[in-house]
Amino acid sequence: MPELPEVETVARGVDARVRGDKIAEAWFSSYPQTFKTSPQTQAKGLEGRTILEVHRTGKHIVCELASDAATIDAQWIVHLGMTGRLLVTTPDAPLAPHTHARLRLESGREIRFVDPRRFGRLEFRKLKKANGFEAKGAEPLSIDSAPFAQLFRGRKLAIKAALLNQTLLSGVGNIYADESLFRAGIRPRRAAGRLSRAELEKLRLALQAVLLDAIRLGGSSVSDYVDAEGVRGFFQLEHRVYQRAGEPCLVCSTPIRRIVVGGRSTHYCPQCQK
DNA sequence: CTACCTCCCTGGATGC
DNA sequence: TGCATCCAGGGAGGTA
Repeated sequence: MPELPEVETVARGVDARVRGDKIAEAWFSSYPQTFKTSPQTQAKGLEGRTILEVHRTGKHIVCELASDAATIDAQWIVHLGMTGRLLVTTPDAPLAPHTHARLRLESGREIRFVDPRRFGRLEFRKLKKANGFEAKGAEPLSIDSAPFAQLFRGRKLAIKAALLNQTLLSGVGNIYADESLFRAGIRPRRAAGRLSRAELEKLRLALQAVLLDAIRLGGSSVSDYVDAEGVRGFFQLEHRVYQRAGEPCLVCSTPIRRIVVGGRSTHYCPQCQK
């Protein structure tokens, strides 16, 4: 399940392979739930445009596009959802099942969007009066101490649920919420607004550290996540609580507990997290 | 506005 | 072995 580190890894990989390349032809499957803009509109907008840059915002991959000059006039926004993959391949590479988009590039490469569960979203956005894509929440990697604390002030919901709320922070998903709460020693069910300033700062630093560690290792390959080349990440080997229910805590050997918070499976150490 | 609920999807795991 | 059922989970959209 792609979260910030996985999306960052994919965006970097795609950027390195297609930056400056021109989209010769775009093909889309006919599953409407995959698309915010219609397949026809997307294909028409993409064809003939050059990819100036690919980067990550929250959990979204943003491709900056230009018609002719080096001026961005459109964006292709990709959200990987649960099982989405954005791959750069050769045109003759075998077509994976559930391939929903193929962008043939002038260099001969091809960008492919594959998404079995179809929770992913693709959007084409022309930048005229419309602004460029902006995440709804704050960027976890760069948010400072005071604004981070402000996000949770007065909130009664569980800190785990607050971390997952994309309108507060953009990019944190189930894995890194659990892992950062473990590193910060905070129980996932604590009311967000009841955490002390010191605890919130510990959480912010833990979150940023765990995200950077994960980016360094190419993300976590649970489910079927792979990077732009189809290579798996390695951060799943570093998970201390996520999907380790019943296994001993790596710090104190207490069995890791699994509960449900905000409708999501949640893992924590009852001894280390208060 | 906040907090919570349901739904969308498929494939891997589980149950009989 | 085979078939049916369960369930994960990000985010949109709806409701109290």
